[in-house]
Amino acid sequence: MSYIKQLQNNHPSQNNSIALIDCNNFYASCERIFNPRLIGKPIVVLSNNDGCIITRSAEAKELGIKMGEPYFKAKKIIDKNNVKVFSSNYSLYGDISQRVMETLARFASDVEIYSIDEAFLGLNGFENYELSKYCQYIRRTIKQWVGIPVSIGVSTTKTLSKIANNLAKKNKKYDGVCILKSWFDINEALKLTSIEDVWGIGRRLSVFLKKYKINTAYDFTQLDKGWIRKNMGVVGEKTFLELCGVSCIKLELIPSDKKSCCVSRSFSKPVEKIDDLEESVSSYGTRVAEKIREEGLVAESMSIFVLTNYFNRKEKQYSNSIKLQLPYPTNNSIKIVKRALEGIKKIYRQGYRYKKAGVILYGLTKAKQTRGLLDYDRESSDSIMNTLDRINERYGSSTIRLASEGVDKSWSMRRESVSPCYTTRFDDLVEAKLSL
DNA sequence: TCTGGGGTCCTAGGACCC
DNA sequence: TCTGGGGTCCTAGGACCC
Repeated sequence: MSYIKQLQNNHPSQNNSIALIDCNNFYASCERIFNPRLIGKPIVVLSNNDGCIITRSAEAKELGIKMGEPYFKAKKIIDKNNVKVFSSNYSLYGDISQRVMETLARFASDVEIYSIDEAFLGLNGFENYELSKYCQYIRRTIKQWVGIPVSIGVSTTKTLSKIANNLAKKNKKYDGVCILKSWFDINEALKLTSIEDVWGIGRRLSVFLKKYKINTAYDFTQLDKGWIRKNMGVVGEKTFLELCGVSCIKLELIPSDKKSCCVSRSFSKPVEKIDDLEESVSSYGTRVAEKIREEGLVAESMSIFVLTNYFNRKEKQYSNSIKLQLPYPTNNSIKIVKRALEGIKKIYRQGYRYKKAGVILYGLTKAKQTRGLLDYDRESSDSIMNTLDRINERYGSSTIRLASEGVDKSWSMRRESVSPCYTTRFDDLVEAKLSL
């Protein structure tokens, strides 16, 4: 008898209810709030550097535009069908996300913000009928208050509520809310779900599983637990148990502190000179230090990396990274950039066309908890950084910056079709109104 | 011409120790 | 001739997520 059958026999009913709320085509929906004429029209949103398509409205999906497709490859369909294109505007999306999450928090005490457009809610204590009505109420409220359409999937484990959510999105009959609580409904849903659509089964594992004729989530639940453990490790085993209704991944109600923090960008055009790489690494180092200061963290060590364009097979390739220890845990931009510049000199090789560089900080800890003997200048460092941050917040980022960041930044990323920051920048809003 | 960015967790294997 | 073995810790790289 398969493991799932045993479980189903032993536990005929389960009361745990986890809801996954997922914003539909989130970035595209954000753009539509401020541009309602685009409702019903095809939209795509591009990744940084206007490289790939990372969000498509339903209409754009229907045109056959693929997720993750390079913009230049899809340009033909886009132009022909008059698809509206946006560069990504993360300050706008982040702000809308916050409004969605604040609204959600009114509906449950247990909320885990999982990503910019998803949250898990603990919804125990509802009868199924009431649960469905409650979820519809959540949907209506988010639409009314924030203007974002969402889908809701509810089941007994996180992995199953992901599956419920997918069904709610795909199948109109659910009207945006799919609840999977009975074993019958769960099994039917598992049969309808391709193995590659299971949360935790990525590209490589789905190819591996398909070799064994495991094509659906249901097929996967019929496997032997020991075989999964042996071939797919503890992660595979957790996914298996979750699909069988055994909750292994708990709600994380308190967001944990970051362990690493990275800033990296592709260049708008290939970079060859070390001067330009130094400028970029200075900018990324500054930005990443700013980011950890916002969260009250300090870093123990860091690494920097560079790479050439691996899509371009004709050119010779080079990639390298170097790990650098900081003298003591710090979030001081000047110290971090100084280290980064030492690193770039070591890994730079002449004669390559570089595509991307980045700075990563590791060993992050709360600034308050780390105070060593060596950082005798902590007070003055903190007060300089604090002043810097306040000026840049007030007068715009990079108002005060390190000389090593450069001035014209010819390498900096492309962002040709960006919408105004309607909710976070006053001058953008004025500009948007004038252009109407 | 043009192919994103930022995270987490797990694991295999090397270094080191007794 | 014959060259231990087991435990722990660390790290780089891989796989996954959105």
